[in-house]
This record gives sequence, C-alpha cells and structure tokens, in this order.
Amino acid sequence: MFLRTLRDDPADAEVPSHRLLVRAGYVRRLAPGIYSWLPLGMAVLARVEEIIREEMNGIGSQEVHFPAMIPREIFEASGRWADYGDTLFKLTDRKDADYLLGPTHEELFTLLVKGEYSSYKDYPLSLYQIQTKYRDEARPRAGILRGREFIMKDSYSFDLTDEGLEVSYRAHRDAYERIFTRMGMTYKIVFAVSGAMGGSASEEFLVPAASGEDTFVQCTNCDYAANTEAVVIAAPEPTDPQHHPAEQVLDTPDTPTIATLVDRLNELGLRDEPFTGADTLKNVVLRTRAPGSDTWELLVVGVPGDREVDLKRIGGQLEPVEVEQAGPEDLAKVPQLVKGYIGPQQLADWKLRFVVDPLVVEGSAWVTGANTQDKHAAFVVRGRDFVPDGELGAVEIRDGDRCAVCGSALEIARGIEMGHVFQLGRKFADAFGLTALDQNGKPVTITMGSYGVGVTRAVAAIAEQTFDEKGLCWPRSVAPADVHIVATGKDDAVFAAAAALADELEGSGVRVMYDDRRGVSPGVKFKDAELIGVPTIVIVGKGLADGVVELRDRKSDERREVPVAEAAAAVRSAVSAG
RNA sequence: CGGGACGUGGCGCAGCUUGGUAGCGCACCUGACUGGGGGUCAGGGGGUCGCAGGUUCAAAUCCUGUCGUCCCGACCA
Repeated sequence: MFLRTLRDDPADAEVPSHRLLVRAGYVRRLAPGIYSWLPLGMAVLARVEEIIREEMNGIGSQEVHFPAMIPREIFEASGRWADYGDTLFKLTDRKDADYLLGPTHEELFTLLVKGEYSSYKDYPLSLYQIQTKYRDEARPRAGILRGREFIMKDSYSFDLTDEGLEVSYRAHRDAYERIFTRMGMTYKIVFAVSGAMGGSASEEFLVPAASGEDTFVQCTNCDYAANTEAVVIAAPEPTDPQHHPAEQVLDTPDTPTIATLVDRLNELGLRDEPFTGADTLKNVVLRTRAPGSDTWELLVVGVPGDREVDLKRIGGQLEPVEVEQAGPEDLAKVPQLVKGYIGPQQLADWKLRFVVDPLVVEGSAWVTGANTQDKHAAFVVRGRDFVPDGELGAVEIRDGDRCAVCGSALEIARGIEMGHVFQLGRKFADAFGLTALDQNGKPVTITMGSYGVGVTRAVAAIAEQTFDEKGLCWPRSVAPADVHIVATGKDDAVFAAAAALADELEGSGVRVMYDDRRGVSPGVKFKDAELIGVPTIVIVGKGLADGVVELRDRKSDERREVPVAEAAAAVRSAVSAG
C-alpha cells in the first residue's frame, strides 16, 4: 500500500481533521486550499460518494457530469462572471478565449434541461452530479474543511408547479437525512435565509463542531435551530399603546453613550424602578443599495439600547440589497438627524425609512432621542408616538435569548455546513428561459430546487466528529476498510495465518487492510492502526501459539481473543453489526 | 485587504542575539540485536538555509527588497 504515516503533527494544521488526515496519510497539501488524495483518502471518499449516489438514485435523481472548465459566455449570461469577482478562477486558452473553473453549476444544469426538454410530459425531473468545484477564496483554511478545490454533490429539481417543487424538496431533504445518518454524523437541520437566490424554503444541514465556521442558534429545549441570519427570537407580547404616561422631553446633555444616559435617567427619578439600557431605544442609521443601482438610501433601525446591531444578520435578510453602516456624508444629507439624539418620532415626516427589531413591540415605551441636541424623550411608545415602516430582525443574538417556538433559552453554537437544500423557484428558469409547454400549448416557467452536499468536506467533518486522542476513528459505513489486520513478531507462521485470514475475508467480500511489514515493532503497528482508524483491528501474533488472535474495536477499545478458526466469522459478524 | 507569526534535507525543529566547514529528532538505506505498545547499537544517503541584491576576506546568521506559507479578522451562491 502506498502509505506513510507521520509521527509529528504537520506544522500548518490546526483543526483535528486536517492534522489527522495528513498524519495518517489520507491527504497531502499541494497549495493553499488544494490537496492531493492518497489511497486511504480515496477509499473514504469513494464510500462517501457511494452513499450519496445510492440515496440520490433512490429518489429518482439521475447522475450527470459537467465539465469543470466552462466558457465565459455562460457565466456572462447569468451575470455571475462579474458577480463572483475574485472568487472565480479564470483562465484563457491559446485563442485568447476566456474560461472559468466552475464554482457551482446552476447555469449548466438549467441550460442542459432547456436544450433537451420542452413538454410538460417530461417533468418532474431531478439531476445531480459529483464534481470538483473551484473557488478562489480570499483565505482558505482548516485543511479539507474549506479548500479552494473541493468536491461537491449538487443537484437540481425541475417541476411544473409549486406543489411539485414542494414534493421534490421534501424528497431531497429526506434523502439528506438518510445520507448524513448513514455517514454516522450527528447533524442539525437549521433554518436559513434563501438570500440572493430567492425562493422560499431554505435549510442547512450543520454538523456541530468547535472548528465549524458557521454560527447558528439552537434551542436548549425543543428542535428549533436556525442560522444567525434567519433566527427568530421570542418578543414580548404587544400591549395597548395608550396605557403609558405621555411622552416627556428630558434635558440630557453629555450623555453620548447608553451607559451615561442610563445614569442620567436614574438621577432624574422618573419612576420607581431603575432604568437600564434595555429601556432605551437606540436608532442606528444604515444605508442600503439595490442590486444594479448606484445610489444609497438611508434606513434607520431601532433596537433596544442594551443590544448591538448585527449587520451581517440584517444583510442576510435584505439580500440581494446591500447594506452597511451610514457614513458622515450620508448623515449630512439629513441635517435634522442629531448624532446621539436620534429618535423615531419625526422620521416619517423626513421621509426616512424606519424599521424596528421585533423586540420593540407594539405598545412598548422607550427612552430615546428627541431629535434635538442634548434632549432625550421618555415614554415614547410604539403605536402611539411612532409607527415603524416594518420589522427586521436586527439585534445580535445572545446566549439566553428566548426561543420563539417554546420560550426556552437559546444557545449559540458552531457547526460545519454539510448540506443545503433550498427552493430556488423560477429565478434561474426565468433568466435562462426554461419553460415547458402545458396541455394547452402554453409555456410554463419551470420551478427549481437546488441541493448541495460537500463531499470532501464530509470526509473532514466525519473525521472531526469521530476522532479521539489516538487518531481517526471512522464509522464503519465510510471507513477505508472493514478490518485492519496486524501481524506482529517474526514468526513466519504468524504471517502465514494473517495472510490466510486476509484472503478468506476478502473472499467473502470484507474489505481488508493487512499490515504485513516485517521487522516493524508491534508498538509501531498498533499506533499506526489506531491513527488510521479502521473500526475493527485484528492482531495475529503471540496468541497464535495458543491458537487465538485478538479482535479489537477501535472505538470502544474492547478486546477479545478468538480461536483462529473462528476469526473470520467473528470479523464478519462485527462488520455486519455495523 | 488589515493584524500577527514563520520560511533551514520528505516531516517536525535547533542554529541567527555575538558572521568562520549546516545540526538534532522522525522517516529512509545497510548490518546486528530485539520482538505485544512509536525498542537498542553501529554505519550510511539526502539540504545552493524561500528568492534577489548589498555589506564583508567570509553570510543560514547583518542590511535592503521581494516572494511564499500559516493563524486571527474582513470576506465566503
């Protein structure tokens, strides 16, 4: 076998999957974010792909394979030659024609179907491919988890109706559950925002891991989970806006921060209980820009004063509209806005768009700016003193925020995005004119779903989720072999018995890895076997004199001796037990 | 793109402050011993010290520039 394990951790590897996959001889780095796959790595990769193929075929999806190298015009047509920017790997052929290495293949799937199908009788349809993708990330990291070249299974469903899309989406979602379960992963299905692609439903399959790059929020009690862009948290019940005291303007010079304002409020003694930052309404001025437009528009967002505004979360919801913090030149255009003393009361008069976080409920009273230098206003009530143009989840989510479903505490966790299912809708079909003629000969725009699984990432994620202090520890379903036979000592009889066992097992369809190195000390072989992480290890050595070999379970480290004659059967039963 | 660290045999590192024949561990080759937890001994092969320029009798070491890599952040359909 072409294999060399390393005794030391590679210096450039931080995350466990990277460290161990390199050390155990599965992959080697070639360039930043670009890896070579060695025989062991290929074995795992093949098994992961096979699980995916079986489940995709199982829902009637058919495999195709597109080129990785794509002519520029196709991405020009979808606008993504420009939109992708530097993330796109671009190249030129000898005739000076531009090509790109596909970062994803929506265009090609859509065009392929458009070229072949034109009748309602052809639908529904589902196609997939397992393909290498290229993205020139600004900063590849975490080894295999986030490379510039990686393998992805991407599939698309094509339906005539929204109901059809719903069915296709559900089938994919169910298939993904089976895929990740079969791979032995613990995963979480998380609500996501559909973003630039439009469409309605969008969910991500995340594998919780400390090394994960995606932050998500999950309920400590119920099943609710969402990524930080899509999360909805519980807000107080709306109340009658009229039961508060009348709005009252306060002198509040030198209160540039929420903390100083709160101190001043408590000096004033407006009410019995002390004020906190949560009683104040902070109004942050942002600017937004529609896609294709070059003018920025102002947007004021109101959030409780003890909260930070999460621009990323807002951006995720507004996409494809761009959003960022407004600068001094933007504020100068609306001189009525007094820095540090902005309140929502007159924003509508000034034709400024104003939205609030859902925590600012109807009937809630706030201390906020009076739109006058050195003045704040108390008892400013939503629904009485101001009416926002809408609600937008804007606050940075904190541990302990309440679940909108069951009211329990939410917690923030990190995970690796393994899969994504979403309803693309007709956006892409519209762009490429993918239609089918219905029974009446009228064209109907096809509605699409888009579904992805990170294949190479899955290998790393499984490693990430299963490794232990000794090394990799594969679930049986994806392990590079079913059994790792180790022959120890120098006795020829040992090697003969081990080879016979290997042959017998292979003959019965068990995948065997046999360490037949002579003159290598047992300790080295044991360490290697543990590092490599095949689930069952059989040791043929000194016990052979008594007619026994040792079976070890890699994960539990359970060890037992079995007679040589029964070894093959014992291994087979361990393999079939899963 | 901003910040930090680092480039010395295949891998992990020392040497650089104070310039003077490039070193250690792992891996690899040969031999002997050992033979159930990375074993021992002896011998050996392999490196223009990232690159370019400069200072100097002499540069891995000092100076200047440059390229690259990793980490944190920004970014990531």
